[in-house]
Amino acid sequence: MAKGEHISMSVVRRLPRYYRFLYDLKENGIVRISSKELSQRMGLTASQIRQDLNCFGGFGQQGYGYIVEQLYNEIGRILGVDVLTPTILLGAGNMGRAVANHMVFEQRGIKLVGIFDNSPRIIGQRIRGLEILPTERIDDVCIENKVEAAILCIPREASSDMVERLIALGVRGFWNFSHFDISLHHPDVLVENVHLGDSLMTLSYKLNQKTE
Amino acid sequence: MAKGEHISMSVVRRLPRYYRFLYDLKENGIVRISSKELSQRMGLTASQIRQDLNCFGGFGQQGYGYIVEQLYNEIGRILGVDVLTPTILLGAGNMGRAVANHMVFEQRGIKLVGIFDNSPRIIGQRIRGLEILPTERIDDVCIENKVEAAILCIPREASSDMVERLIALGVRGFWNFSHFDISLHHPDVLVENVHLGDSLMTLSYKLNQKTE
DNA sequence: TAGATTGTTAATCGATTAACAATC
DNA sequence: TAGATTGTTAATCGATTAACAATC
Repeated sequence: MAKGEHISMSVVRRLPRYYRFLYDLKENGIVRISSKELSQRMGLTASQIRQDLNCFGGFGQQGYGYIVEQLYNEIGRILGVDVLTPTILLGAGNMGRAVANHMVFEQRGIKLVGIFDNSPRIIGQRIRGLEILPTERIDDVCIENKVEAAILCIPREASSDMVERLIALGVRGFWNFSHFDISLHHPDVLVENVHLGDSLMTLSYKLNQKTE
Repeated sequence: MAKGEHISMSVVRRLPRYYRFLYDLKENGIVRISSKELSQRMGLTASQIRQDLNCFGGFGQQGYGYIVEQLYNEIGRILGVDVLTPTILLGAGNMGRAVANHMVFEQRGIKLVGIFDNSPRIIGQRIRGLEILPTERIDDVCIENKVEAAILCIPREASSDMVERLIALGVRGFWNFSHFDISLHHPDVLVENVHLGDSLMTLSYKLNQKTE
């Protein structure tokens, strides 16, 4: 079913948005949609949508369009939301707690199995049923749960050593909120960066452009 | 000094990262850097760095390189970090609180002047000296402070009406954590989206790829 | 001056859009 | 069948990399 070709990140990054729009269509009882109709709703070209979807194989029917529910399921499968990766969260400060509380992990292919922090003030608290553990316990939890991914909500200074330790424990993917450049030191590791500061500065740039 | 040409978003999105690297170099007492040296540290090509910087004018010196502090300041100026835009935060749930506590706004061209929420349980609490106000107060605060940007940490359902209201009050830029598609309804408004769910699904995709 | 490194033009690569034959 | 819409190829556009003359 898959085409086996290399899929570019430009395409992959559009998939979650398709997934959201298809979910809404599904919820609204819409069964069928054409690339033209979807393109108008999403503000894309129909051509791009067909090109994107064809990276993974022909989900559509000529002369008819795409079946919403089927397409939704296929994209979910491509994104890997039905395979839960055991994951730990490092750092239960403001950002770590927000992420832990806020994110619907199970619908995004992630299973949170541990939360860790250094601060005695925080250790022992619970977030969504998970007790915040001291960092000494990382090794146990990783081995026991076959942890493969980690969410990094710790300061940059602490990140370097932590990344080394986690990779040694078998972690191969990071959701990185810190400013530590993981890929620079480990080109082989899978990294998805969330640099909120960078994003905010980009907004600043835009705000200052339009004025001129 | 500026070249007046249109700068592509691909370039702009790299600027905050340059800015961070230059800050570190500066802190480490490094005065001069060549595009080659910087490219090795950042994992880019020297060609790209020179191409990027030249969008804004010639900051370098042939045969010598770039003066770290000068380049740092120039990029900061381009990003607009020295012009503080009065900004409010909508929604003081987990994500809103994390953002309010965590982000160094003043160094990124943003001045937070108000935090708003609906929940009586939260209203009256303080974050970094700012009292969380009921949403009825938005109009006062926006007018009084000439608010131009808003951080959207509210559920999607509430976003549509809120965006309308804020635009009417003169807000022209959004840092959007909600899943509401602002640009789709207001193509003229400046939007920087932070879709954490999308980002996490992209990590899921990567985790599932490498396995195969 | 000689060496180094930029600014800038040209070449390449990749992503998006347009076009249309295939086919439901 | 006729109309609609996909899958796919070709054309265009934009971004990155390479090359090199300009110059500090």
